[in-house]
Amino acid sequence: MASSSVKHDVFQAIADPTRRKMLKLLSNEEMPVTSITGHFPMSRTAVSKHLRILKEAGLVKERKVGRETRYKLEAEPLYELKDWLQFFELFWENKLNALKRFVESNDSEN
Amino acid sequence: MASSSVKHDVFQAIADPTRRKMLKLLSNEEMPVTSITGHFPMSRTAVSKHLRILKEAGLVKERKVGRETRYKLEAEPLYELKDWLQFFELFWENKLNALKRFVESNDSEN
DNA sequence: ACTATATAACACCAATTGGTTTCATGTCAA
DNA sequence: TTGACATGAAACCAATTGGTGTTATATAGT
Repeated sequence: MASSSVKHDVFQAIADPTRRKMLKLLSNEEMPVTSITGHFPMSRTAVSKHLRILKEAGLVKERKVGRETRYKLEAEPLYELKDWLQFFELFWENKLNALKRFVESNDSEN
Repeated sequence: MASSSVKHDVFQAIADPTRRKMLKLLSNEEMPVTSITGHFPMSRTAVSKHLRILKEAGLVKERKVGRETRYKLEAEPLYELKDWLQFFELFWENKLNALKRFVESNDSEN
């Protein structure tokens, strides 16, 4: 259910450096939009839109607390990226380990 | 020297599903542009532009053979992605292994 | 009740993206 | 050397992206 009917996928979501920085920021602690904005040279509205894209990709969870909405990292969708990468490990290391890791896991499209 | 002065970075390059498919295709064998085009529902020129973006990210190598240019996967830049991902492994598995893997490698920005 | 705060939603804009067709160049084969 | 093939380069276009400012709504504090 993690990757169904998402407008933005994980690959797209992490393509932007601002969003990658946000993910690291939100890995430490849950934060409201205004606090997040303090870490970036852009308007709160822009930050909010980045957060929406991350949310669509399932990479952040939001929680309403009073008048603020707090965001937090949800790392699980990154698993898709890890799976994708695993295929290519074969090509930068010839170690038997990589081959073993690959054949004992299931492959995918793309 | 791998990641200096690139117009398109790895994260951007793999954001597009067509380019991800190309990388898998070119992992098996070196292929000229026309052959590659056969695998995609778009013009040869469009394929060529995707290949240029992959080349800028260092993800493919080209080799001129006669009148054709053959492309092949160059997986090494994907290492950056792996490094980036490694940080987040901490958050989807609490195993000591992940922590160990993290602390014994160097972290980076973004 | 009033005022300030937190956020989302909306309308707008310039730049980039992903595609197209056309043109130019280089190479192979006859 | 003439013609076909392989590719890159250029000009163009619609849609998306990443940003802005403004407006609307809900909640908190007094």
